[in-house]
Amino acid sequence: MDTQVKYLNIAQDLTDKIKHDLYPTGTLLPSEADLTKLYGTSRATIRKALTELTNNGLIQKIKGKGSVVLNTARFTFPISGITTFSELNESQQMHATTKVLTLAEGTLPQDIIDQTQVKDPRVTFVQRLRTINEEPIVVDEDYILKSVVPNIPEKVAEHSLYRYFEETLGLEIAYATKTITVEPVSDKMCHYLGLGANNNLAVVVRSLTYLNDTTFFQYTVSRHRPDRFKFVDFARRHHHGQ
Amino acid sequence: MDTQVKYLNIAQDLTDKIKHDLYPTGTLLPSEADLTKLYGTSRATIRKALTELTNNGLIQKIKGKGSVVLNTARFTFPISGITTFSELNESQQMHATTKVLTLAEGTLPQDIIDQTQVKDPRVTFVQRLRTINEEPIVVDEDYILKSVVPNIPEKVAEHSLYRYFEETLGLEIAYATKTITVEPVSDKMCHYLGLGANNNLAVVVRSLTYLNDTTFFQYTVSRHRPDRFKFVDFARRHHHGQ
DNA sequence: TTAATTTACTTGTCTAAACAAGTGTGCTAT
DNA sequence: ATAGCACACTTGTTTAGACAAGTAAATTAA
Repeated sequence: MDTQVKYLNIAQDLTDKIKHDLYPTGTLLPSEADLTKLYGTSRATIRKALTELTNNGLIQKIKGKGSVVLNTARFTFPISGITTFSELNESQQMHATTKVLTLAEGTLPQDIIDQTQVKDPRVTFVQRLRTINEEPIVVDEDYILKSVVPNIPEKVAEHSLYRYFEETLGLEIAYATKTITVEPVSDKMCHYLGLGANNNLAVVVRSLTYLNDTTFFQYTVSRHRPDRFKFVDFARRHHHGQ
Repeated sequence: MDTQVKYLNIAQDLTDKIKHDLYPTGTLLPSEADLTKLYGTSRATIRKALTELTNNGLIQKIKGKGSVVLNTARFTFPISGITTFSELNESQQMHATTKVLTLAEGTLPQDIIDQTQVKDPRVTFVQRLRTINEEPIVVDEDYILKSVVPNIPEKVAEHSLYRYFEETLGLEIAYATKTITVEPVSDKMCHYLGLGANNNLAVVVRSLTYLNDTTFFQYTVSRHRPDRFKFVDFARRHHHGQ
């Protein structure tokens, strides 16, 4: 009854069962033929569901053998994909806070205007300090196009921008390009992040986020305390033929 | 004539045409019906090919409209997925060298033995310094299980381990889990990487790599010069439904 | 006993067809 | 002129079936 879409429901159901150890790590899932009977559907639909699990690193399919459940316990920190601070916070057990440092109007940085060819560079600028267990972790700077999101209430900035975009405004966020680098940061930023004098390096994550219709709408620069930064990724090998 | 597999050939062909600007950024690909006629195949096969392009961040599909070619020019550094130094080197125009610092037998670190539950922890240990344009970039430390790869010739270590694994030994590398952190490193490592006295931080990428049959076979620790490290990622938003 | 073969079961690829649903154009009735 | 509607075209989901190819166990032949 969740999504209207059968294969996503099946994928979710299988995912839940794996997470709850109903299908333990190292064992085989029921065969596609069995799943077809179990869910009363076609094999193509089952295969679409299993493709989801494969993409999420939950199973490995072996031709002639079956679908092996992978060890996902060690792998509980899925920052791969687009996951936000709020979502991360809720999925873990942590005391997290968000402090809005700046909420103002402005324009997109020139290099991003060039990269995205955006016509109307007016943005809402949000600068926020995130802490976990009273410890400063990251300063996020968001530039959100006013042509897509006219204004952002202070209360929204204190909680989740994404929830506002998706649930309130009905925006459909599709994809993002990210770069991760390590760079020296200003004294002020060092102060926010609680960095000592002998170290002014932060991990800088820059994201360009796009909607379903390929319109660019958000540029984010996140500066992380280097000693609290951890990026976890699951990657499949694509056989770069020729 | 490449892969025997139709949808991968079509995906490769479309990818090439996009890269060569035959389908320019911002335009629509021919519709699935048209592509079906063009390639003389079924719509399901065309859709499988287009799914590949979607996963690789080359197109964005819009229901009712078509497949938009995304701007991939800015995005030439696909370190997402499992791409190796050698492959990266060949795809770019750079003068890269690899210097083998250590090639010896040993055992897997204890924490990795615990994580992977591996029975036979004997490994070949390879430590290599990579430079680009005479500049030290990264020190790679590979632990390769002897139960999978009995020995590694010096010449292989000087070039590409992956090519040896895949082309010579016929191993099928399937997936890897990676973590990226920033950590202080030893004086010796600072010396290798040419880091100044006021900065002993490096970007540390740890990978656990697995074969098609889910056997773990390689653990890698890469320590990068922070000022030369850049990780680029394309991420799609998965709707984490409840 | 050992080696080769058969057989059953598994996933991978491909086809043809139908219907749902979103987009955009152009026509029509107001 | 404008709002609403019909229609053509697009991608999304689902089904049923066929054959290829890898795995593993049982069977058969040496």
